[in-house]
Amino acid sequence: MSKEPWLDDDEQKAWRSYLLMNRTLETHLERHLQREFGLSKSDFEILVNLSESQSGRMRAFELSRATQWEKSRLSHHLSRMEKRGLIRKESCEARYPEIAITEEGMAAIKECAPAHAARVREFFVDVFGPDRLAVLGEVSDEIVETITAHCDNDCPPEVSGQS
Amino acid sequence: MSKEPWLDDDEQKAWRSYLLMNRTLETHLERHLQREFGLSKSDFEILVNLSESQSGRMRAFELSRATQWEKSRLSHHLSRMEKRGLIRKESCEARYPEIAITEEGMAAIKECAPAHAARVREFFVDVFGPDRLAVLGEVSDEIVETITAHCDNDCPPEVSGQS
DNA sequence: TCCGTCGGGTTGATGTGTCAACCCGACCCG
DNA sequence: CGGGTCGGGTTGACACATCAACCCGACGGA
Repeated sequence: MSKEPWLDDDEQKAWRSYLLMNRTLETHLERHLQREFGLSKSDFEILVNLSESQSGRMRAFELSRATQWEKSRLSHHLSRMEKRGLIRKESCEARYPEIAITEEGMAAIKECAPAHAARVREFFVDVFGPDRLAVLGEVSDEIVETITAHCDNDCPPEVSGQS
Repeated sequence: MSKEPWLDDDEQKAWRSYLLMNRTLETHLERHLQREFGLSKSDFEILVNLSESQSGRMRAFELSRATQWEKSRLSHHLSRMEKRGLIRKESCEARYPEIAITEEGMAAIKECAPAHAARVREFFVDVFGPDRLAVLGEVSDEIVETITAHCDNDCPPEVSGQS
């Protein structure tokens, strides 16, 4: 609370280890996804969400909620993915178009998912082991709660003072 | 080894919690750095490294090793930072220029570092607490080792076959 | 009815990261 | 001397993320 802002040596060391691990892992996973299947992490995320909805189609704002992306990022990325044939924007009769995964998109994710899962297992899950992994899961949830509670919705949407 | 590649429910849950935590934390930290001080995470990283070297000057490839960035990313980013007056490329008599932090760059990092450290403490260090944090540090190091051992230097540098 | 504003979505400009190609001096081997 | 090739560094093209601005239909007063 009233502590100094600075981190002591142990804290600093753990924090930096974490940062390095993070970067190393992300880089590694993304590289392989890209090199072996031509998919970026972002592509993968979208395709996972679409393929997990049994209809294979979602509204853009659902995807936005699911991925936590900003709407403009999503819009741009969906356009690119449509150009590449991974998804389709279907202007159904309702007001807004639905985003549907294509055959090609489905094939892509079905092909790369096992390899991706295997890497996550090898380099993350198995190194943690069940006990430490469970702890990490808990702490992660706590951190997310802490942050979202802190700036409940006053960080993102430009809060200048009240009223 | 011979296990299924897939993650079971607990593993999946922990992994996704971790991913979410990660994104939330990164976004939060970076947003504040950007909004309050006009620095990106990348700017910050460079300035931290430069300011921690007592001479305030480093060769580009030292920075590259310290940050783990690809050289072209570094080159691009240093150019942009120079344009903004945060650093200077000094063509000394030696073969390659040295990267020096400017007064302005020094002022910027001195100003934002305490706030940044305070956030890391509040949302990460203090939520973990000393014990869990120590564990995380250990696991992180193990993961980095595992990955770097796995593709010792055969992932990055395009190894087609041996010799 | 008119106006404000809100939610879902697109667009364009700009900043950032990645990849591949290149430059150049140093070094090695022939 | 002539040619590899290696390390440090730059460049250009392209993919991607972010921000602010905008479009438009729906809703809610007054």
